[in-house]
Amino acid sequence: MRAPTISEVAKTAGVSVATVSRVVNGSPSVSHETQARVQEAIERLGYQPNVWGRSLRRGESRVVLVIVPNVSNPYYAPITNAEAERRALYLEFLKDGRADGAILMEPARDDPHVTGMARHYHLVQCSEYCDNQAVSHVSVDNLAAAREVVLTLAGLGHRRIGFIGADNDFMSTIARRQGYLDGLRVLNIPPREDDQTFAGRDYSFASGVEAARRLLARPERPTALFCISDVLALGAVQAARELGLRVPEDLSVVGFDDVEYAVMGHPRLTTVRQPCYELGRTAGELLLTQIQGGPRGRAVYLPHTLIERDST
Amino acid sequence: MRAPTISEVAKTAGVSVATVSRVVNGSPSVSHETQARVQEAIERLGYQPNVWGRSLRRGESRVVLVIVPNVSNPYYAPITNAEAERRALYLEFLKDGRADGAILMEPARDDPHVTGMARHYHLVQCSEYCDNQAVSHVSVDNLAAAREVVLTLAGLGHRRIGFIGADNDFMSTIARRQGYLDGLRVLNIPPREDDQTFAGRDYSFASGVEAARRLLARPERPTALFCISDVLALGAVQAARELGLRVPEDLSVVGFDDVEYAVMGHPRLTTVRQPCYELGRTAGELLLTQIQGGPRGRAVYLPHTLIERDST
DNA sequence: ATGAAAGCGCTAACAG
DNA sequence: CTGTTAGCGCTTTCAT
Repeated sequence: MRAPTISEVAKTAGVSVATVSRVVNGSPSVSHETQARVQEAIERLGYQPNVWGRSLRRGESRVVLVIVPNVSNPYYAPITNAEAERRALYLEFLKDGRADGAILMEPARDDPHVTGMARHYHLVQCSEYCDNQAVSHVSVDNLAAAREVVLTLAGLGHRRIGFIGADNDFMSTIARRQGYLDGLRVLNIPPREDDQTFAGRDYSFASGVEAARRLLARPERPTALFCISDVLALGAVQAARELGLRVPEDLSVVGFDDVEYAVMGHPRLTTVRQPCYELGRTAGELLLTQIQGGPRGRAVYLPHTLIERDST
Repeated sequence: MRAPTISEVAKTAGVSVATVSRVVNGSPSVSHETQARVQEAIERLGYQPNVWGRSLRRGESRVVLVIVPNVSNPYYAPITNAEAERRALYLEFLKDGRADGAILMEPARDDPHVTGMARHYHLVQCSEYCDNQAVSHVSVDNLAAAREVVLTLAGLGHRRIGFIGADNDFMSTIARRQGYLDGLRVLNIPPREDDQTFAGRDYSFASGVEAARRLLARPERPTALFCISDVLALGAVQAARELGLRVPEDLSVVGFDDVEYAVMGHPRLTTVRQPCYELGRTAGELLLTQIQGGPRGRAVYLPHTLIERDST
């Protein structure tokens, strides 16, 4: 359970701690044979050098700060952008003690690596989450929100309501689609396969334009579109514009998230607002509670708000 | 120079390290008198407990991770949003050794706290920077970029070119204004006070709309507007729309930064693109070099690109 | 109320 | 090539 130390490795390999240290730091003055024996012990025990001991000794942290005024200013984003694949790397911080816990906003729905880590370390998921109850999470009720969108559109008189999802299996993507279908069911409207389509895995604007084009460039087209993200909705508006359709007169469009630029274009987007600050806060609270010995597999759902603007 | 340790404090106060530790951790079993003496020594020496020693001893890091798929996805921004005032807090990480250096994207142009810290720790500024050469920085040549915008607009036939700045004294704000004036000077166009205005300190969309309204709601108005950020430019487009002006037919608008949603609305924004990734990369390199003993007060300027789209 | 001392995990002389 | 050992700075018994 507890992380193995250098002396345990030393004992296992039958050498001194100094030798282990040499191997770990790639010193050339270690015989091939010893090197191999130590390496094996390291792997068997899953040893990782403790960063505090190392930093304390070396007098350096190997960490640099990047201080940004406001992450929500999109200018700063690409500068600090990290690739998604690095998630695993950052999770290693838990193993070597550089962090006591983690809040994951990564869309890890059925990632065994994550559920596995959740057994040994403190993990909380925010917005996206795994199916099972293995790891605590906070999010809005995506299904209910999507259903509400559909019912609201129906209240506006729409009977042909299209859907633009995304080509991924994130929990939010799945739940919003289910909510869409559920809304239609409540309304006794049979869902049409040809009124549903999927944008790229990354919710890009371009893929949203493309997806909407598929739905709208037909003589018989939906009169309303529910998109699972604001960026896709903006793409749909763009596609409508290209096809000479007016929003909202000829087509209603609804997004999801209420990102800041949902109101910076024309028309201003009708969308589902998530209580972002509260989501983050709650995730933090869940994590801290858990670190202090509290319960692990908790699920918290926070209320959303449908904000009607000019696009419907 | 080097951070004082607990034993230096102990010696100064004439007590044992154990007592200092007790004071630092608020143990009740310390006499008022000793407590005061230790406190004074702590302040005089500017002592801060070393986190490695503490973490090593206590076996906890007091750090939690927040792992986000992509900072440039605006949905995640408000969740992780930190208030600007916390900059000072994070800079403390340098003092107690939790970090070896820092990259600052904060707009600290003449902040004595920053220049002071730069003398003792490794600091690099990115995008925004101080006037003096005390701390290394990377950025684009804001002045040249702004001048290029003005000259390009003039090349399109404009003679009345307005300016929307911001109510702050960030280096970028100042330099872009200078570039604007310089461009007019080159063109032999006398600058008009009433064609220049300033949006809020925070570059908000709403303040951009308001600022543009001031410039445009006059019988005699500019035929082009240079805005020092894309959000302001989007606000200007909105104001133009409200006033029944078509962009670009009746009014050309140019922004700055080329944020991702500059192309997600209509018209797509003409703007100055900054080499964001390279800026970040270079800042990192400068910092690492400096940490390894390299030069301190370096200034690096990276090339920008004027991207002409539909708004001009 | 205070001090002495052990030890957290690691690296780097120094010896051999 | 390998082992012994002295700390890095801190907290925490255990004495006093």
